[in-house]
Amino acid sequence: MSLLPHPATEEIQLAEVLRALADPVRLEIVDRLSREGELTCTGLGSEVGLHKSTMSHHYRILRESGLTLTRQEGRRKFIRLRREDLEKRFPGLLESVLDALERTGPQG
Amino acid sequence: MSLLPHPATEEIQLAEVLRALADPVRLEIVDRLSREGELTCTGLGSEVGLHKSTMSHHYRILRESGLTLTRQEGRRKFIRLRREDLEKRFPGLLESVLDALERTGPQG
DNA sequence: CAAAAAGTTGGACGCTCATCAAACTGGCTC
DNA sequence: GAGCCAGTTTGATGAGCGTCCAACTTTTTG
Repeated sequence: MSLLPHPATEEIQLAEVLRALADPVRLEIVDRLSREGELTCTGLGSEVGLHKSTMSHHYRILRESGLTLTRQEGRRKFIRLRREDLEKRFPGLLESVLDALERTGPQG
Repeated sequence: MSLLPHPATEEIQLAEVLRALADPVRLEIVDRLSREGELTCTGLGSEVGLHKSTMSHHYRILRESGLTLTRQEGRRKFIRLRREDLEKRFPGLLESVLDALERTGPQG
């Protein structure tokens, strides 16, 4: 039940994925999603300390790049990584980023 | 032969590498370097069609991020990818990007 | 020594982007 | 239905970035 626009797996663009990953806030979002699985917007925003509209902006970039999938349930939206889709489209790419995040953390 | 400032392998930062890759011009530079090996600045700039100072700007971002190594020889500078260093620091990351570039090209 | 060749640097311009605040939308609850 | 809840959208602001041009440095060549 996803009302929001997501790119199909074959339509995911490398440059857009890399651009979406090239921001420390979004890297931290991706890091948390990889460790904690599916999260709501408020669940994600609670530890970041930015305005909710700023977070919404980042969710959109992540979603439109193809990195995340957003599912609506009631008035909440659950966000998760599209790990399988990205593995099909760009094998090893997301997983190596997640591995790098585990090694050095979002700031390293 | 004074060497330019390059980060040590352990000092390469994930966010900086991703930011360096998040530009279509730099992605094309990385693509050409991966297919043709070591190239000079003019060799790289010949097919891109941007001003040489603009290219110089991109070379610096790539070098300072840790993606490339620049070696001076006479009045020319040779640029190549730091594939082994990056493999040590972030296993699979650069190689998966290069693989993605081979599949879809710098614009896909 | 003068001129060319290969890049770099600094300034300027326009555009994008991250951020916040306020208003808005759709869904739930009392 | 009134009011709250979870996010989004719009507008404004300030910082950063990609690009070009001109001037500069360094190295090679005539």
